[in-house]
Amino acid sequence: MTGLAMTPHAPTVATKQRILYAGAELFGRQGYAGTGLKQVSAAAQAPFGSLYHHFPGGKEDLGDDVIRQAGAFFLALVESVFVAEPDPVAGIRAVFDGAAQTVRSTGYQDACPIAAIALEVASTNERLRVATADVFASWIAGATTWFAAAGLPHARSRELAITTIAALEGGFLLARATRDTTALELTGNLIANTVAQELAGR
Amino acid sequence: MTGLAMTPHAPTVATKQRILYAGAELFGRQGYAGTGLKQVSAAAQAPFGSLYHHFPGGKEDLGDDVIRQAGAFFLALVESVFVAEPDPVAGIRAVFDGAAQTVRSTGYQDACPIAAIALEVASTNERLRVATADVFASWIAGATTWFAAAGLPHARSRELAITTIAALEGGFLLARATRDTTALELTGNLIANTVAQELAGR
DNA sequence: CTCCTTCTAGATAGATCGTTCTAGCGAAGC
DNA sequence: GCTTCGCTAGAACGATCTATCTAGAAGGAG
Repeated sequence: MTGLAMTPHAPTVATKQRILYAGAELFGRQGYAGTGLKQVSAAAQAPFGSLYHHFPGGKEDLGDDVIRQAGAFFLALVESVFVAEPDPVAGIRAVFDGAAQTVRSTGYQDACPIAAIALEVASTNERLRVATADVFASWIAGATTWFAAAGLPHARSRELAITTIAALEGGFLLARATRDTTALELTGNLIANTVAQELAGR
Repeated sequence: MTGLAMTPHAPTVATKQRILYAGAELFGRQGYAGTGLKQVSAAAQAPFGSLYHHFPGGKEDLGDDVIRQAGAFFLALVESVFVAEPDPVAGIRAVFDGAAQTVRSTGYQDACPIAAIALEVASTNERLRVATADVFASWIAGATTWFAAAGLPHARSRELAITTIAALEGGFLLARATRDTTALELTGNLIANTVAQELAGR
């Protein structure tokens, strides 16, 4: 409270971050219920006690933070791809192709970081369900902004944004289950072509 | 072996079916790891011992059967909607609208019966992953047949089929997480419009 | 130096998990 | 009538789960 130096000793903040990172990876790959806290602390190379120090509410606190942090990270990642590409249609293709590339290069383990959690908690844990809903809302808001900036009407931009996120999630799901990124590439094509058509004035 | 009467006494086959049904409902809503076998037997009103009698391999046997039975049931359900509607575009709309209706009427609990399982087991249980992949392949094959029967080239029919299943899955996922079937309706519109365009000769 | 807060470290507890085991019931077959 | 087989019934076991609890190490403040 006296000024700076809010960190008593160094490895603190790094430990919490390692736990969050390990939790995101494991929850995303194995689901929420399918991942134990012991496994998280081991993967994070953090002592078990540290987990409950940084997340006093236990697994649910960790889950909430993992969902929101992974959601923000993924949004930033897609945003960086999208803003680097001036043409929105090319941007969409780059996002879907990049997603397919990531899925393949991780051995079909990493796709959407919160999809598995979202389906598990939707009917069992209202707090975590709201967290996933908030993340999806932020992604939809981001995509709506991009489409609107490209010249589409706001209402239609929002519809396309929802459709795009749904197509991406569906592509992710089929890709992981079938070990084939064709679905991701096809949905990417469909969204890109649709946006191109609408930008060309129907 | 002597002829008919293969059933020692009556409730046998009904018990196994009740376990399968309860398992499908609970796995679909809470995921595979998030559902205990005690909970399944209780929901099925079946004694715990019966579960291991009918599924000697335990949870994995039950999971495999649940995935395949639920997959076949869902395929038959969609097929019945689709064949009742002569126009393929109207058929697609009917399927997506019916799906949205079901999701809403079950309080956003029941959507795709195997989506939650598929994401959980994709990287953790190869046998169950293959089961989900087989189910998705059967759905894609069914949809390919319908599009081809409507007059589209086979290769393009298959692409559209994969895209349709992905759109349906993505719509299901967003609907459950956000408690809003808008995504399902929008993806349904997109697929229906796309098929209509291609049938009209591009 | 001593106190104090932050974080590390892991043992421990109580509940629940999947699985196995034994016992008993009821109908069909010889 | 007695055996045999299919199925019901639930107790019991070891492992693992989440969560708690106590002890100690490391730096800043007085």
